[in-house]
Amino acid sequence: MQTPQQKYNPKEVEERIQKFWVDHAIFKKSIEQRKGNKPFIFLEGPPTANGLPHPGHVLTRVMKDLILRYQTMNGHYILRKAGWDTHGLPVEIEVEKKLGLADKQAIEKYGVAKFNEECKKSVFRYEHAWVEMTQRIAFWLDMDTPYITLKNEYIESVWWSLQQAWKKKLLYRGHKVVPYCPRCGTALSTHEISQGYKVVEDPSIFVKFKIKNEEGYFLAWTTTPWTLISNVALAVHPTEPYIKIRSNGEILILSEQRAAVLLKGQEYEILDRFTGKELEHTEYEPLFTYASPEKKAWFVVLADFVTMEDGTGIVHIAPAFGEDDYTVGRAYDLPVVQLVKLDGTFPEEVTLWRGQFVKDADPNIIQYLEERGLLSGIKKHSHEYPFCWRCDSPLLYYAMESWFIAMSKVQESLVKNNNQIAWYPPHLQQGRFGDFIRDVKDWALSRDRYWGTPLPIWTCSNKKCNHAICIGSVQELRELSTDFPEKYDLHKPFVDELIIHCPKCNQQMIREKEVIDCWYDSGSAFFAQWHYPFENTDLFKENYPIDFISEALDQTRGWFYSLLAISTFLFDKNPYKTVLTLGLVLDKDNQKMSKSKKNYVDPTIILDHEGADALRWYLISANAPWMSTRFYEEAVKDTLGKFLLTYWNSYNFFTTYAILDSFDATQKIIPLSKRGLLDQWIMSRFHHLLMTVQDHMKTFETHKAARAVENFVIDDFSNWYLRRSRKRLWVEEMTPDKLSGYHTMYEIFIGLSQLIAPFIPFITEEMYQNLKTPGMPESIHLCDYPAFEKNAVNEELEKGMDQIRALVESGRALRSKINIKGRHPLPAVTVICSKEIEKSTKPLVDLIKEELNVKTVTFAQDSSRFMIKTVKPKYSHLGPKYKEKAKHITHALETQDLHQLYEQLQTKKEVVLVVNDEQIHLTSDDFDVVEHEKEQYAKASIQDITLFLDTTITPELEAEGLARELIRRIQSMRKEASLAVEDRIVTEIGLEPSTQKAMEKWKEHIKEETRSKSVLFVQTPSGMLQKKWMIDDLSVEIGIQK
RNA sequence: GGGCCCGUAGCUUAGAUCGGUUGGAGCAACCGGCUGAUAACCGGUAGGUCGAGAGUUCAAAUCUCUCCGGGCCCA
Repeated sequence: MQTPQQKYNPKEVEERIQKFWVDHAIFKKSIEQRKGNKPFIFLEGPPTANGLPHPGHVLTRVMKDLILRYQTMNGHYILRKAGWDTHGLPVEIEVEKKLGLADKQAIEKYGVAKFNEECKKSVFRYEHAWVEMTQRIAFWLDMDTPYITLKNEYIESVWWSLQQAWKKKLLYRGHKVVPYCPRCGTALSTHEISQGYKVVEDPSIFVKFKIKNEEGYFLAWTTTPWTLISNVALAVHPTEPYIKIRSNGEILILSEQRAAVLLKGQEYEILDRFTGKELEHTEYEPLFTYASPEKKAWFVVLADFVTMEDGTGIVHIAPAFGEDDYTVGRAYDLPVVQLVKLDGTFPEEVTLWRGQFVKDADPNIIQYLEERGLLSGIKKHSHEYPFCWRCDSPLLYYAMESWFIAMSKVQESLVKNNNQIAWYPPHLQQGRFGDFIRDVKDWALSRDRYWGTPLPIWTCSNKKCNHAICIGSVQELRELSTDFPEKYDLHKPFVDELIIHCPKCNQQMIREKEVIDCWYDSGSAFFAQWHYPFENTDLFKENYPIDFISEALDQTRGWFYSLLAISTFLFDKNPYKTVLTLGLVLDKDNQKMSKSKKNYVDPTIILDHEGADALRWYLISANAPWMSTRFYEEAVKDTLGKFLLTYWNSYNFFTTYAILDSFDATQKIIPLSKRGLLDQWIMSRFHHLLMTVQDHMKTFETHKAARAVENFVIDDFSNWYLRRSRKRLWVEEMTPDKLSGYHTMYEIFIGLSQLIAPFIPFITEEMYQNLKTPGMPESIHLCDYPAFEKNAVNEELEKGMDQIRALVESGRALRSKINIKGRHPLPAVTVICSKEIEKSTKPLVDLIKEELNVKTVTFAQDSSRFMIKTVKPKYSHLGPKYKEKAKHITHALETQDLHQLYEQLQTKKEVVLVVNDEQIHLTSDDFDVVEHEKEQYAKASIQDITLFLDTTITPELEAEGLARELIRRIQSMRKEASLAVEDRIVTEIGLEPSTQKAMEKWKEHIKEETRSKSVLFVQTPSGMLQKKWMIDDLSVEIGIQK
């Protein structure tokens, strides 16, 4: 055992411990030593190393590590394979920026092979920062053999799963309406469009649609005239009222509510009135006949999304150009008329405006409608409209061809499997996630991009054959291709360049050009990390389903969903048993952190200043894991000061004295039952703590576990146990009590460090390394979790101590109240309590003596000398019994003398009140008895115990008080002279003769307490340090000499 | 626009499942004490329209509804 540093230096300690772990391969050993034990299966949600880690990532990694270390110490075998998510649009965008490529055409021109090569490099651009962060916060993760979604093996597994979907007829080609940039020729993801919204002023027009075979028009409203060319239906709200009116000689149908707004101040005659439902299937004449759809079109449909906020309550429907439109279109089996080319211009068949960019054609279309008398009004309308963040072109909503996985077909299985999962917090299961699952939409799988897992679908180029296949392995692909090389990379463009022959007609096949959604990649991790089913089938089977995953709340519909979706259609099984959803990390003001807002806190700064343990402890203890947590340095600093330093200083205190006394933890171990009550008490508290922590960890209430530990360390251990143990450690010789204290402290430090090693792995390791004895595991992280022992718990002792502490507390408050300082000894306290309580507290009365600085403590049962009894009405009783009268009864009782009521209840057994001329009979059941002290006594009381202080100060006690004053001042001088605890001094004290006489008796005591070789009373004290002091009215000069 | 979560003292929070006497703690503040016990300790003081409003009830931080604010997800 060595004396630790006085000041805790987190950075120094953590770097040293880190090195120790690496040098001794502790992480590896922690896994291997559990081999053969019951596994705890974990799956790492792969981050993308394409950006720097964020405080939110720190939280997820800390929480994962906490749970995994906890489960490891509880004996489980845990593989901790790291993973990297490597595909996707963000990577492409980074590379586009770097290479200065403006759009997809530029990428094609640059060369897909070279482009993807750059993507591959870019993916690990910040890997170093991730690895460093992961190590610094001590997230033990096997980063040497991670799964990586860009690897051929991983892609092959993903292909296999897609082939399963294909075989189950779940893969199909359909349409998806997406925001599309006609200039860049690309669809934009939602996060891309969210940065490009602008408020613009567009023409909004009121268009008349002639009702078929009937006089009159439907009046519809639109801000995108160019979509009218592709109109196929009009939508009304099913339950809102609509009216047919005559206005300016025209017959129009529109929403009643909107008519009131739009035609305000105008005269119109109401001809008829109906609900939207009644209009369903009414046909109208198309505005344009450029399209001749195969399916039935141009009639009224019903849709809930029709709003009464603006427009006419009648919405024109063009399924190719709006998501809502598309959905309604599917419901009514409407044709998808798409009279806009991919470059944003009208095609040949739109003869009037062919070649014009659709937005530019708006004025021409408006003019044309006006000329035909189909326009009833034009207004300017300002609204938010998305623009391309890259080129600033207005985006068009556009129905793009896309491949889908028919999740709607397995909806019931999804719900069933979701119900097997233990969600933390539970509300997500049926709430956000459950709602999503119940209303599941087909998964739009394909992306018309470059850097991703290629869609393994090939279609025969022979239009007559049109045979399509889904490849499920490299082997299959090799067999079908004529030119399959030795070395290959399954990305684009390799797969597109392979020459594949149709198994049916032997013509060449062409791959569908898209790549897949990268959420599918990460959602495949549970099997693809093992390259299942091509290898490791047993590893896969052993590790599925997964016991535990944990990510932040934003993954609910991301990774948590994609895992469940894939696992459901592949195996019809829930992929994970437990999911811990973490809250988001916000800034000091509860705002989302972002670099642009400049409220971003760099975790490395905190790691440098306060250290990983403080950071971890803060994140774990601040809040329930699923609640959002504010993150700022000051908060971590508080944690460091409040908890970690208290813990460290307690350790420092213990080791300092233990070394001084050459304490040997392996020698003369005293059984717990033979130790002092204080020792037995702290052990009992500690074992209670073990139980509490384990209970909270089971439900992931890590903040409650951490707070229980804090309370134990700060309150029970440091502020009470160690403080109360100080005296016995100061004794020179090794008394049994002192030895018993050392053993107890030692055991607590070892046990406590083990208990919180999963929370704060560095500082606990530091202590463990210093305290461990031969034969103990090499690292604290190779230890078993401390086990709760029922024998160690002594409920009665704990209760007694609670009472003692409460007594001491109120005794001190009492002293403060009656203004008699703690250093003045008082002659006596009397403790009034039952025999039973006396039995449990009597062994601990010395604590009262010392803490309250009194000479004697006596027990008595009768408090009547000191006490006065009163009653307090039981409102919980009176309320139900007297209902509305209770208020008046309460009121009446307020004016009564409560002591007299008590007396009355004792003698007459009832109290009669007159309330509103009615007699109310109350019995002792309606009251609680409350005790108060008589004011003339200095009294403190807790529950069943009362304590009375005798406040007489005798001359002897006065002298003793002075002795304490002197000791305190000599001690502070020792400190000032920077003397070591064990240094001996010569003390000279200059006092007035009369005081000096009174002090003679205390000379020995002063000598002992101040580690003085001798204490002399002299006229003028000398020494290396001399000081004049005022003690109340008394002037004293003291000199000390080493 | 829809769904979900959250809102208690300057800050961090307990209490909400199951309504019941005066809503507990810690940090910070202030006053006092103590100190070979540390960024410590002890006593006290002040600080709360429990986000707002309404409802149910003898009784609401707690149950219900509406609204406000913050956040997330989806449009």
